[in-house]
Amino acid sequence: MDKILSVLTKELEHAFAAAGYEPSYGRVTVSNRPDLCEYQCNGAMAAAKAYKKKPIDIANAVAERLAGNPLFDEVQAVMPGFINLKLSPEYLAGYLNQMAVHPKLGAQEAETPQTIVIDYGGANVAKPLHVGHLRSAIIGESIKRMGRFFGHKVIGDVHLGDWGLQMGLIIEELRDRQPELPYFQQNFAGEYPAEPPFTLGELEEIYPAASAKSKEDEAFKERAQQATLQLQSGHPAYRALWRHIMNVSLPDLKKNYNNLNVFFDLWKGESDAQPYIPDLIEDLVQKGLAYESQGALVVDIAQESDSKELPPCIVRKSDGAALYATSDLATIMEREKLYKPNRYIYLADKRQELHFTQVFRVAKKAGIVKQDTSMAFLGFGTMNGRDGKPFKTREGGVMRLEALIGDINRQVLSRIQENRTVPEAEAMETARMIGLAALKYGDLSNQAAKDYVFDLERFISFEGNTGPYIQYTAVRIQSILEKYRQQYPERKAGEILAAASSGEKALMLELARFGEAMEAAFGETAPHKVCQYIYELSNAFNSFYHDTKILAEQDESRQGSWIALITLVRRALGLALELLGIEIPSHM
RNA sequence: GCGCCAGUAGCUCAGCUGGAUAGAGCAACUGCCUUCUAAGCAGUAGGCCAGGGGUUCGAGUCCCUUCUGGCGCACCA
Repeated sequence: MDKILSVLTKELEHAFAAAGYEPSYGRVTVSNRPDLCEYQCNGAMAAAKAYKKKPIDIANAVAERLAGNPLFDEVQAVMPGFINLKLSPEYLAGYLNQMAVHPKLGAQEAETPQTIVIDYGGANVAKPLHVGHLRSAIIGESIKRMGRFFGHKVIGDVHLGDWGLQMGLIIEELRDRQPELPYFQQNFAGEYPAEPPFTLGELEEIYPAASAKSKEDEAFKERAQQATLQLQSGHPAYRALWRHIMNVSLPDLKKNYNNLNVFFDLWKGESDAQPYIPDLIEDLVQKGLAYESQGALVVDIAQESDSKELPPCIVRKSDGAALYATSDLATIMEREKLYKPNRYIYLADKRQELHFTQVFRVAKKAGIVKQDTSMAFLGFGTMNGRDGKPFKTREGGVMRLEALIGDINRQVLSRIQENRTVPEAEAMETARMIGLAALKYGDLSNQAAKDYVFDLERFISFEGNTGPYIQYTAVRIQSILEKYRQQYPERKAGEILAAASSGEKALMLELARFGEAMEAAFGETAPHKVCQYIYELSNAFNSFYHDTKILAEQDESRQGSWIALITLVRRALGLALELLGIEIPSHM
């Protein structure tokens, strides 16, 4: 089915053509003056210039052509040249009835489905997830879900940081702590132990310690770099240690992402790209793109259109080791081989923009990806505390994700128990869903590229434009539908009838926008547009809810219409929240 | 120094690719619960869209410029 704006635009285009003007001026948009009209077309003013006529004359001529059109209740040409439109209530009701039998409520799947690789998450092995990982995970997850909603084949890859200097740091720190381990014996010939020489807790402590040490101790840092290179070159003892690190760390990472309702199709990491590196380097050298500079191997990425000189991309360090760009390029080679994506989307902190510009340009220049493959970097801003500075624990440390979620859940739980008495287990589950909604919606409702203030108090106060408010709206609808089924088990939801009040019509108009809103959100990879839409839909519903007593309605067909209408609202909220990775509790 | 991003109500944020009177939510103040969940609804008040120039019928939106803040500029990821 067509989106409502497309339908209306088509009508206006015909009217423009019939009045003797270029049809493309007929673009219809949602009104920005709801007091005057529901939809509007500003094409007459644009056309005025081209045809050297007064805009109002054109608007009048077009409006005349629309007189009697069954889609519209009112068509008005207004100074200086607006064409104001009001939809016929019958047409609107009919449109919603079509939506009701459409699996995606009028949102159209892409005509040519694409294969999209989305690289998000970016967890580092051996380091616990912290709030810095939150944005990548939840924004990426949302975009992945939107892509699938529109029929694309979307492959989400966590792309673990499992191969860089951090591994060397851990190895050397471990050597300092436990030099007696077989991994550090020169002539060790036996089998390396199957049991890891550390627990998860120890591992999580080892890395920060090593990282801090490397900043003060030059010699230590050099040893770590050496160990990194040796690991990359296949040193058996270090490979064995590396496997232990992975085995200890991965289950924990998976558990944490599961708790966020973030699911990856691929748990690949930088290490998986390792086999492609020799070919990559050889290819770059052979094509004459890579050359040696100050001991390192680099590729120029400058383009004429650049407003400043961009530094070349380093693909091999002077000590021979691979680094960030190397593994990202090699990863692209692997993805091309395995998935041949039409499109890449990377989610990372916006400070990494230069790095991705470099990688994308090398990938295109070297022909690793086709010229028409879209490679996008979606940089997101920092999550700040209420003081406007990067979010920290009260003690000033990095806040672990588990701690943050635990905190939120506790506070939500106590809030639930203030008001109602519910069984403990159910309250816990509800608190989990609400807490996660507060967290995700608080993040997703902001433009990704901007920094935002994470204010726990505000997010769990459940007022205004928050996840819990949307959930609450959905729960209210569920409650009515449940009672309706109990009270009138023999009745079914009916046809949606023409709106009986302005509040009802406003709600219907919001609903009709569903497809448009979702498409715009995905088109701009902007989850905050989904938030904005469901917030407006929720407002329209709550207003309608307030002055319409559905269960008390005597007119059975009117009541059936309302039931069908709110069922549709519930579905729209459900689908949209699903795209954000937010669940709806059965009760609140 | 060069470059990128941002600056909208006291606070946190929208603003649909240039349209009419710039919108929400917090916080403040008024009303509304014997009736489908008041985590709600209705309302009042709050603005030189950082400053200055332009482009045109029309600018928060486009161009130039100044100021302020954040970030990035080759062997970390």
